Amino acid sequence: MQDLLFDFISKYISLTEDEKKAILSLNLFRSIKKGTTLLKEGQLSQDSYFVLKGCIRTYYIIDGEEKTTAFYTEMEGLTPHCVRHKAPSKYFISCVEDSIVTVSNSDMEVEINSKFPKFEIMCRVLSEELLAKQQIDFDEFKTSSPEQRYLNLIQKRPDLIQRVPQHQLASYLGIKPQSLSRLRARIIEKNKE
Amino acid sequence: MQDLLFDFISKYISLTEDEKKAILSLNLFRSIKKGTTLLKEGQLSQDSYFVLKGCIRTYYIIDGEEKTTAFYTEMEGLTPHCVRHKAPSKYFISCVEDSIVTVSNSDMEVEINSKFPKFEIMCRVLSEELLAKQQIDFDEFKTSSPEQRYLNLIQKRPDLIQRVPQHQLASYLGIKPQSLSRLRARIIEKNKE
DNA sequence: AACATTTCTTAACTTAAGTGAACGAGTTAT
DNA sequence: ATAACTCGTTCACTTAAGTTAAGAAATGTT
Repeated sequence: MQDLLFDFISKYISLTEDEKKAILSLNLFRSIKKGTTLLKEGQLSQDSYFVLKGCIRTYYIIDGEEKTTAFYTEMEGLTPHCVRHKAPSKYFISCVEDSIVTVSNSDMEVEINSKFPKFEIMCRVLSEELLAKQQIDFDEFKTSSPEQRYLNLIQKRPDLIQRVPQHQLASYLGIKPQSLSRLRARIIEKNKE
Repeated sequence: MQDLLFDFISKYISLTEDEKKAILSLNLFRSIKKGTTLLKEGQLSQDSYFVLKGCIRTYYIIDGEEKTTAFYTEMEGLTPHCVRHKAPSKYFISCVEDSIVTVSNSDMEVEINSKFPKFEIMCRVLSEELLAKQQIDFDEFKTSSPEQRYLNLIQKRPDLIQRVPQHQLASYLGIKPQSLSRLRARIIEKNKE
C-alpha cells in the first residue's frame, strides 16, 4: 500500500530512502469503513486526504437533500475547503466504499516541506495540475446537457457508474435520481433503433 | 496603471524598488480594443493575461454556437490551458470591453522567478487560492438551477450583468439567450406580487 | 440619415427535468 | 421471520428550458 503512494510521488519528484522513512514515520495510512463520515458540515478540520484504494465523496445538504459534488478515487487527493479558509466546512465528506487513505494535517505538511523543499515543488505542480483539470471539467459541465454529461461520464470514469449509488451520481450530474433513471432508459431506447 | 499591479502584488509579497524596476522593464502593459480576439481555437500560445481594467472572456464554439465559460475583470488573471499543456487551445479568448491588461509569457515568468524566488511563492498561493475559489464556484453551479445561478450572479458579480451582453451571460449560466430573457421576466413578475 | 447588423424580447410549440406517489427488490434491524 | 428502510424504477402531472420564428430596440457602418 505504501508503494502505491511512493509510485505516485515518484511521478513528480524522486525520493531517497531517508525521505521515504520520514514519510512513513508520520503514520499516514488509515482504513476507513464504507459509510464513515470523515467531515461534517460546520466542523473545523485540518485533515487532507489522499485515496490509495476505494472512494470518498463530498456532498452538501441543501433543503434536506444530499447534493454530491465530487468523487475521489484511487490516486486522487482532497484538501477540504475549511483547511485553507479556517472556517467551518459547508459540506460533508464520507466514504463510499471500504477504503484506504492517507490522512495528513497541515502541521505534518509544514514539517515535511521544511525538511524536504522538493515537496513544496510537488505541491505547487499538483495544485496547478488540479486547477487546470478542474477548469476543463467545469467548462464541460457548463457546456453540456445532463444527457451529454452522463455519456461523458461513461467515457471518462466508467468505474464510477458501477461503484457509486445512482442517486449520488444523479446529483453529481446536476439532476434528480428519477431524471437519471429516465435519461438512462431514453439512451437504451435510442440504442435499440 | 502600474500602481494597480503593484498594489495587487503587495497583498501577497512585498517588493523592493529594484524588483519593481525589473518587472517594469519587461514591458507587460497592453491596451486592447473591445472585440479583439487574443487567442483562437487551435492556436498554441505562451501568453498569460492579467486584467488591470476592462473585461475579457473565454468561450468555446460548439456546433457553431459560442459558449462563454468565464469572464475575467479587474485584478483577475488567466493562464490559458494551452500554455501548460503545450497543446492547441480548445477555446477562444476575446476582449469584452476596451481593456488594459498585462501580457506575460513563460520565459518572462521563468526569468522573474529565478531572479526573485518570492515570486514563485506568490504564484503558488495564487494558484491554491484560485483552485479553492473555483471549487466553490463549481459546487454552486452544480447544486443550483439556472434561476438560482442568475440570482447568485446578481449578488456576487452585479457589474457583469451591466457590462456583458445577455447572450454571453446566458451561456455562462448554462442556458440559451431566450431562456435568460424569459427567466428575467419571470423574476420581475414574481417581485411584482 | 439610411441601412445593415447585432442584441434582446416575445410567442407558440417541443422536449426534458422537477415533483409526488407508488411499487418491487434488496438490505438492515429487531 | 418480519418489519422498517433504502434504492432504483416507473407513471402522471407540472414546470422550465430548448427550438424556431418574428419583430423591436440598440448599435455600428457607410
